[in-house]
Amino acid sequence: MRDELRERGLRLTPQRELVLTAVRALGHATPEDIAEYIHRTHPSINLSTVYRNLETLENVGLVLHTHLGHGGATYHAAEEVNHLHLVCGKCGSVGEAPIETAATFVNALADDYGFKTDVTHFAVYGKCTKCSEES
Amino acid sequence: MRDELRERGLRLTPQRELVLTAVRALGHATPEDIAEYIHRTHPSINLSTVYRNLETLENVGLVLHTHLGHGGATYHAAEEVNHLHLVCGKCGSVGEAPIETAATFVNALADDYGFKTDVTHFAVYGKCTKCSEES
DNA sequence: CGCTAAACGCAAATCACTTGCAATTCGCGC
DNA sequence: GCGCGAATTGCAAGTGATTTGCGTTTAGCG
Ligand SMILES: [Mn+2]
Ligand SMILES: [Mn+2]
Ligand SMILES: [Zn+2]
Ligand SMILES: [Zn+2]
Repeated sequence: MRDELRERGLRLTPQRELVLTAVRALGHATPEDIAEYIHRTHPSINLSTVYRNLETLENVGLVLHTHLGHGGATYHAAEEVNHLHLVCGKCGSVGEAPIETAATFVNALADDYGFKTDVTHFAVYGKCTKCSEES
Repeated sequence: MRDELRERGLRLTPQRELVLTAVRALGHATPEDIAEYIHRTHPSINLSTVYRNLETLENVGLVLHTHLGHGGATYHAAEEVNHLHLVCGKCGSVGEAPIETAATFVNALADDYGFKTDVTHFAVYGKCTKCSEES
């Protein structure tokens, strides 16, 4: 981490480290979630510092964000984004599936449109098993 | 339209009709786009009325929204959502592809997870041909 | 025509970030 | 270790998008 940062003239501050730790601990976390988590041990960290560090860490490639719902983004540690998100529009549950599930789809888009798909950035939206049975 | 609404005790107001017309005319439109479009002929319609009617029309099933970028939603006429959106994260361009491109993917999720995918709600995110060549 | 509930316009409020700025602190150089 | 300048922080104010409260208007059924 230190090296990733120094290369670009960036510093490793305690706050920055805390944000990365929180992202790694939480998975699928909103900036607010992350701030709250850090506040438990370090109440003085500011929400704007969380936002700024998420941006920096994302530029450096240590974290990245995905969109799971209608609203804001959630953050992941970069190593850990190795699955699709299956979001149920009815109950809000977030399931996971291996990225390979999308392999033929991704290849089709690459072959037919030259489009290089990142299947993790947006969730896969739909209805989960439970909610399909009910209605 | 009138019938779809009456069934639920809803009214067909001029504003409501204008919103639907605008959505049909524009495709991929933000609430702001829609308000602006209507303002050209009916300057007095309020932005909050546009928001409220988009919600109502979506409940009734006449329009629906999709997420094309990091931010807010864009609205479509329901009949017209018969394609995938290919959003380039670099240049922001929005391409289209037939839904069938995702058929095997959708089937795999249904078979393996009982998950019923709506491939149009979120865009497909990635890098377009042009932007792949450059970098 | 009248009534009443639904819908409207308007202004204020909320939400999710973002930004300006003065004070602090990291990290390289001595 | 010490000093310095640039990067970073905390705080407060500012945005932009969407929502809500409320008094007024109006669609639609008698
Ligand atoms: Mn949505
Ligand atoms: Mn995004
Ligand atoms: Zn569900
Ligand atoms: Zn592009």
